[in-house]
Order: sequence, then structure tokens, then C-alpha cells
Amino acid sequence: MVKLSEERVSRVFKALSDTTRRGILMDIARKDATAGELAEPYEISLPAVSKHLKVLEGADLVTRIREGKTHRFHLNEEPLKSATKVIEELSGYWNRRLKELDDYFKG
Amino acid sequence: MVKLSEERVSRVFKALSDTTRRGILMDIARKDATAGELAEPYEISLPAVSKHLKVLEGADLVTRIREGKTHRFHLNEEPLKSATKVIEELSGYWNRRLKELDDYFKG
DNA sequence: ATAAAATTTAACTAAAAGGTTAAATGAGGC
DNA sequence: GCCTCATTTAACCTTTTAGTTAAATTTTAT
Repeated sequence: MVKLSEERVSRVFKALSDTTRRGILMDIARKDATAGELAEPYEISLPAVSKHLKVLEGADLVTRIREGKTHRFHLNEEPLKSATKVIEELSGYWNRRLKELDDYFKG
Repeated sequence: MVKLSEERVSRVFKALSDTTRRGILMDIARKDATAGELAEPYEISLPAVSKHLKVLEGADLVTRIREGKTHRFHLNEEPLKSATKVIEELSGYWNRRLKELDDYFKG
């Protein structure tokens, strides 16, 4: 079993693992924007940006809103929450509790 | 300039973007473990696990403690905090504030 | 109907990722 | 010194990623 939710999480982290993509996402987070506007600050080609946008869209981090000849991109915060949840599972409180239980029974 | 801290963040997210690696990291988070112990639940080879551990180490998410012939791996929570901070920058409060400012001046 | 603008898709390339098996390393025990 | 155990490194393969340029698509304006 290759749980679906796991794959979604992987896609979110993969999307966030590229500097350019994080930059683009930050811009979108500040304010909805079109592909052209988003591409402007970067020295890479428009098709490259378009691909990054598709990756972000595939991770459900952004929503594409077709408006005439432009596409407006909008942040979707939900996957960010999932990512945070995963990180929380890894760090801190709950693992310390589980570790204590583990030590109690096995050690 | 390809800021160093950005590259560190990229490495953390990349490390977290693989399901097996998250599994391994979860195991380490629960309790320090050796490469052999960590490999046990997975069907991939030991060298594959060894590589995953090197990626996690490269992202500074784990620390390797050589103990005789075994290597013990220990979670380092600090990069998780950085990752959370980046996600927080992307979502929620501060962006809404910045957006308001932006709208005020430009719109 | 054409043209122009915004964007994507296609086709291609180079490098990185994730896996394999086989060989090398490092440490402890006899 | 030699054997064994735990682990990594080397060499290799295949797939994915991030970029390119050129062509196609879609929509609005003339």
C-alpha cells in the first residue's frame, strides 16, 4: 500500500523544495497574480515558470482561475496545514510521549 | 546570489519529500536507532537506506553518532523549526497584512 | 478573418534522484 | 592476524526534474 495521503504530502514537500517555486508561491501568497507577472522577477523562461506553476497546482498549493487570456493564480493554504501537521508529528511533544511509552514497555 | 539559508531550506523540504525518508525520520524521532534497525521495516536494500540517511544528515535533520561498529542516528529538530517558519511565512496572518498594505499603496 | 497577447505543450537536454549489486571500510572478538 | 558484523562507497541503471527553444492554443481586438 502506497497510501494516497502520503503521496499528497510528498508532492507538497517536493513543491516546496525548490527555491524558485517557493519564491513564486510567496508572491502568490502576497497577492493573486498571472503567469506573466509571476515570471517577471526571475531570469528563467516563461515555459519554465509555467511548469513550476503546474507543479504547485499539482500539489494543490495554488488554484488556477482562467480569466480571458490570462490565468490568475491563487494560494490554497490547506496543503500547508497538512505539511505543518506532518512536521509537528516529527518534532516535539507527541514523540517525546511515545518515546516514554516505548521505553516503559520495552526497556 | 543563491542565498545559503534558502539552499538549506530546500534541502530540508527535499529530504521531507520522500515517503521512505519521512518514515525513517519518524522512527528516529520516536527513538534513536542504527542504520540496520531503521532499514528493517523497509523492503529496499541497506545501501538505499544508507543513502536516505545521508540525505537526512545533509539536511541536518539527523545527527550521526558513531558507536563502535554501529552508527546511531538522532533527530535534530532545528531544521524542522525553520521549515515551519517558512510555511508560516507563506500562509496566514502576515501575508494578509502585507496584502492589505500592498492594496493600500498600489490599488 | 487576421493579428496579437498570454500562456501552454512538445521535443529535447543535462543533471539529480532513487534504486540495485558488488566491493571497500572500520571496529571488535578470538 | 584474521574473521565477522555494521555500514558505506563505487559503479551502474532508469526515471524524474528543471531548464531550453520552437510550435500550438486560446482569447480578445481590429
